[in-house]
Amino acid sequence: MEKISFATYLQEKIDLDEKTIKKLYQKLTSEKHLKNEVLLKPGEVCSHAFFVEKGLLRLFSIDEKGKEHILQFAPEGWFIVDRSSMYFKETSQYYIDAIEDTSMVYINDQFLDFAGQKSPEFRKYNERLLHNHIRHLQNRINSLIAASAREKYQDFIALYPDLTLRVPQWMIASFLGITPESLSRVRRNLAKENFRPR
Amino acid sequence: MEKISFATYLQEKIDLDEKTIKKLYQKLTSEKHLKNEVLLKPGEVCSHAFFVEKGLLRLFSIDEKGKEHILQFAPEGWFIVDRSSMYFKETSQYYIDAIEDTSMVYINDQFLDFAGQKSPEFRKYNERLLHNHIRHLQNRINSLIAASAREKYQDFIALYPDLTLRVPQWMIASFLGITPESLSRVRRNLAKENFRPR
DNA sequence: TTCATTTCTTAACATACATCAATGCAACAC
DNA sequence: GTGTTGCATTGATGTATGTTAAGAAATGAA
Repeated sequence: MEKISFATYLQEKIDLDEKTIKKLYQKLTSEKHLKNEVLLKPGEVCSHAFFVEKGLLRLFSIDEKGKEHILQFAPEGWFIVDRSSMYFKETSQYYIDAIEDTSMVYINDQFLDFAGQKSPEFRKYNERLLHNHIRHLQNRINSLIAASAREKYQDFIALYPDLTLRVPQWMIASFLGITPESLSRVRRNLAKENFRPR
Repeated sequence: MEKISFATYLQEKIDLDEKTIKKLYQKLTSEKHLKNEVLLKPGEVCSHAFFVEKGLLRLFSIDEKGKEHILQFAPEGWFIVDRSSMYFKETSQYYIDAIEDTSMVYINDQFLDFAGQKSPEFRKYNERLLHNHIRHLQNRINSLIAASAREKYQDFIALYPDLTLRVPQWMIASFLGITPESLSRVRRNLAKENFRPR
């Protein structure tokens, strides 16, 4: 996957002039983290949103039995954050960590306020992101309560076609709320049905 | 349940002065709908958010097999809306209807713009509502991928203690993503375990 | 390379949940 | 009253998914 710089992203999505972008950029820090590094832990307040320029992050929880449950993946061009923790300044119940070596832009509250004041377009875009987030979450809930394991997997492929190749299957299973073994069976059945002898 | 007027609600939550509230109120219409009336159908753009003053609404989908899946309940003091349809002006995939006779306040885009301009407090509160919505959806997803039917039901009771009495069990099952029969068995087991002979 | 570790698959078995069908019960209409 | 309708419960049975365990394949480290 190719790197997506935050500056380019802002230009494309919000159509800001270079001067404004430079002004905003001075407030930002970009950092690299290695695979398996943890950026947020339960008990901490989520102080930053992360914009992924290159690499892959995930947001997940761990239950009493020690099992991981993945709420979101964030490949290039995505934001990841525990929004309610960041907004309400509550301690998070979730983890964020790096699935691959990842370079990301750190975005905090002050930046959002600052950028919102400097640029109404930025503020609007932020509002748009919020609504987009809600759309995703709502569709996901609908899939989780309405669909079989097989349909959930098909929904996943439709949503993140490239991730299928980048993340281990047990993580996809963890995202779907099923076991890796079940996912393996689902895949075998799909493959069987899609096989067409000549 | 007691009626919660939108005016009282605004006063409590946002601390607006009476003059501002009156100004806002002129733009609003309050309506009554009977049980089973449909307020939003798939294919329509969701043009209003509804604030429930008295009664109970629900947001749900119907799958290819004709089964209903409930995404949200809205009793007194709650908002209900397909936010992404309303914001992006896309046709909705969902239904909204009345589970009980309900009186509600209709809130549209123009009102939100207008109120946001007149009152920064209102704008901030609206932003807060968005984040609260995201928190709910995220926690729900975590429950759906991490918990058993029994735990999901317990989560439901903790979240909506009063609804347990007001809505038929098959709707709770539909909200949890399980069948009414399964829910009945979950309840029997819980009752069995909580019984303590003297 | 070699060895260890992780991931994926498969199978046998267990269990949770779904399906189908019947019953009882309360609310309501007539 | 009687019949109807909608809802909850129960049992018998089926199926999807979970669990456990093992081995194969891929990956990574030394």
